[in-house]
Order: sequence, then C-alpha cells, then structure tokens
Amino acid sequence: MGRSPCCEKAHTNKGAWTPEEDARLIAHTRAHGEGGWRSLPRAAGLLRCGKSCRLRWINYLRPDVKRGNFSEEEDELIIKLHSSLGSKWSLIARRLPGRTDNEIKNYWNTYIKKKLLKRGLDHQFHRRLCSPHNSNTTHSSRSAPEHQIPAFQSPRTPEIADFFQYELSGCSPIEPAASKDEEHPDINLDLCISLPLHSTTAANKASSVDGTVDSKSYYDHGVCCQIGLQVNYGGC
DNA sequence: AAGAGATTCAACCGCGAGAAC
DNA sequence: GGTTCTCGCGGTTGAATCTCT
Repeated sequence: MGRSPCCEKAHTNKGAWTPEEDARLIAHTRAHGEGGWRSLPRAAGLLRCGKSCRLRWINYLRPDVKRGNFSEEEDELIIKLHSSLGSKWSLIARRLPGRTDNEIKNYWNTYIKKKLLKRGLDHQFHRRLCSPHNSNTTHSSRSAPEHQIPAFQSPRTPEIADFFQYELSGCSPIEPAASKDEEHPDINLDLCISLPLHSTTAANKASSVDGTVDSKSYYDHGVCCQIGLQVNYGGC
C-alpha cells in the first residue's frame, strides 16, 4: 500500500514555470491567501502538483522575497547560524528576512562552503582543518563514516557553556585555532541567547529529557528564544 | 570558435510531523 | 487509538549557463 501520491502525476506539468502559470498562481493566492496547496492547482486551473505550487510561491512569487546578492553581513550571519543550528535551512531563513530556505541552502552549497574552505575551516562542523591535505575533515556528509563525526555535530549539545565557548572560538576545543580577531579583526560576532523570564513552563516543555534545549521547539511553541548576533564592521 | 568540464540554482522527491477524521 | 491527509523540510537532481582549454 503506502502513501498515496500527492498528485496525479500523469496530468501534471513539470520543470520550469511559465509566466502564465506564475500569473495564475499569484492571482489565486492573492484572492484566497496562502495554504490549501493540495486543492490549489485545480482551483487555480494549474496542471501542477500542490507541492510544486507551494515551492514556487514561497521561493519566487511571494512579494517579500528578496532577490539579488547576499551581503557580507548576511554571509557571516548564515555561517554563524549554521554553526549553531546545522542544516536547518528553514530556521536560518527565518532570521534572514526576505531570504528563503532553498536560496540559502543553494548559496551555502555553492559559495559559503568554498569560502569556509578558503579560510581553512570545515564547512560542515566549522572547525579548523588540520591541514589542507587532511582528507578526513573535508569529506562530504555522504562519504564521511559515522565514527569520524566529531562530538559537535548536532545543535543539541550536552553543555550550553561549552557550546558557546566552541561557538566563539570557531574551532574544536581539542585543536585551538587563532582567535576570531586574528582572522577578522573588524568583525564583532557576539552570540547571546536570552530566555524570557515569564515563560518557564514553555521553556521546560521545550527542554528535552537530558536537559538540553531544542531551539526549534522554542520557536514552535511561540517562545522567544533569541539568538542575537552582532556583525560590526570598522570597530563600531 | 568550439567542445569539455565546472558551476549555479530552480525544481523535484521522499520522508517526518502534526492535524483531522 | 489508529488511519489518512496535508504541509513543510532537507537532500538531491538536472538543465542552463559560465569558464577554461
């Protein structure tokens, strides 16, 4: 048995969207609002899968989508957020107004990975590579054996304090690297989390059994878990 | 100028989670 | 409480474009 297909594949278009299809989707979404993706294609007269419509709207047609190059500040913010959240592109995108998860994911894979490697940092774990010839640390996630994955892989870390020490140094505790000032003396990357004083129950709810905190849970429960980041240039 | 290889990025796929029934 | 439906997410693909030789 299994899951029923999300749409009638035989009667759906695939591939690049035409201007006519875009216009239909925009008109329908303006008239009826976002959502109801499953029934939208038929209602809007589109021969598309509902998932395809949703993706097209969210990534390209939504009026608040920001197109164009990423700024240096956005670069640094993405790197920082990736180091704490991992490949949670949707969470990262929520902190970059106008950017979509797909766009950030593509940008990461095409540009930031290389940028980090240029700096001598592992793009996956944000730790300093031992040497440019150390193939272990440059393996992609597909080829890296489980036992080679360092302790800090997931955003959930056993010790919050250690987590932030790690974060601010930008490298593995075992293998201390130059301070951030040495690499980017003009950038002030101050990372802080502030928990709402009045939301202890929700905070408890969002804590896992072992006492670590799931940032997504905070977000989803409407609790304000703020990761504040300052990217300052010119010593401001 | 042309072909090959590399890069980019829009779109697709499969799965998990939560809601609805 | 179990099943089905819907949405959203992350990983992957492949056509288009760019760069190199």
